[in-house]
Amino acid sequence: MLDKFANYLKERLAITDEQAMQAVSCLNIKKYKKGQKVLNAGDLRSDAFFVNSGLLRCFSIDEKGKEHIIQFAPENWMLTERDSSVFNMPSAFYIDAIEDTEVVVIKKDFFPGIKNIVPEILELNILMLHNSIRFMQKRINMLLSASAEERYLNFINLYPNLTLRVPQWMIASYLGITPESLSRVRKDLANKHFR
Amino acid sequence: MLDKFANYLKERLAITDEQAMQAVSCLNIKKYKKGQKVLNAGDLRSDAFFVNSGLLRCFSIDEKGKEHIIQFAPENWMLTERDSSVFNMPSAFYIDAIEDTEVVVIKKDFFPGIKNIVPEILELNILMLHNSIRFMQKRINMLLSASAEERYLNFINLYPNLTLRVPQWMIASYLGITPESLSRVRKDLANKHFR
DNA sequence: CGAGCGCTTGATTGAGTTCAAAAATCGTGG
DNA sequence: CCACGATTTTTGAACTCAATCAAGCGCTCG
Repeated sequence: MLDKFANYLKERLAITDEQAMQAVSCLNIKKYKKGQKVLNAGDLRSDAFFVNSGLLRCFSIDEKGKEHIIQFAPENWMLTERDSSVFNMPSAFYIDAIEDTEVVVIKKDFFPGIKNIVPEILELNILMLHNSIRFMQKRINMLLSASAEERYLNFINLYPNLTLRVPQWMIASYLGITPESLSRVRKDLANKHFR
Repeated sequence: MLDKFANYLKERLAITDEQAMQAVSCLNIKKYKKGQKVLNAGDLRSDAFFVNSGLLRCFSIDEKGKEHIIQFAPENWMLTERDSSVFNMPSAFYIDAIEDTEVVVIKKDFFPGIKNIVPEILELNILMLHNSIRFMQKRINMLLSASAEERYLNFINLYPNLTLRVPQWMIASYLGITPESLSRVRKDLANKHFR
């Protein structure tokens, strides 16, 4: 099942099937059951993940035991914990599987290593990183400026398909509000629509 | 005054003085007065900035006219508005100068262009982008989990020198609280230290 | 020197949290 | 396939942290 990642590359780079297959040939697949831990805070691990199918989440746990979701990663997304995989430090965050999930494990030396086969991949990588930053800046802007309701409306616009798959309390955790508050926000929105 | 950026590159890459000077030779310097606009939301502009001296800020303005600071950029920092400079879209944010500031203007084609002179620069760029993401994730985590006081304490630890240079109301805007609240937080902290 | 801006302080308000408990939904084993 | 326990969502009531509104002070800079 490396095809998906090969396709992902082919869609974004002007390369042949052969190049794509050669590029991904050294990679491994890994499967996680719903609820299974992928990475623990404090771990030292050098892999990034491309999600073939399923759904991962990256989150922190604060002193009071509350979880805070940094990022969701559904199929065709990359998920990387930078502290451990780029900077060789203990991971700041946890990663686990929200659904049964299949990932391509991308080792630290993958991108440098295949630049001989597919030189353009470095620039693709740069573009994807810029894109991540762009989205995270928008999220920061949301967290700085928006009310609970605005955050939720923004979320369902941006991730309509996640809204159905992710339990509400996790969406609340991603938005920085309590599950109770999100429940009330949804109730209010429902009322507004019936007048 | 391109030396600073040349030094910046030399500190991070195993290159000669000559290579560094050659790399930066095509770049231009620009100066901004305190308070001057560098980029308006909605602008289409392809440059990134390396700050030689002074201090820039990147911010949004919401429907109620309130400013929200996405990022500060003091000397030796890069500041890039990605919508406009990477994705050719109207800028989502404003940039202006908090102090008199001198920047190196880095055109869109700079990094691709000099990869012939200094091939390692692409990988440096990737590393810096990962680092940005890392910091932004930590910030998101703060905004999701921390009280006004915790945010402020975190800020003065992370940016001790900015604490003195940036007006308080801007720090408040960066932290996602009102100037009044920050004033009270500081008062409380001062009291705690005198017992 | 005075107008404007930034910071402080006080009083009040309000959005969202907390705590508690009921209702709904999910999943798993018999 | 149903039943039961666990988890998730909803609802209610009290509370709290930070926002808002308003006023006063002090500094700077034109």
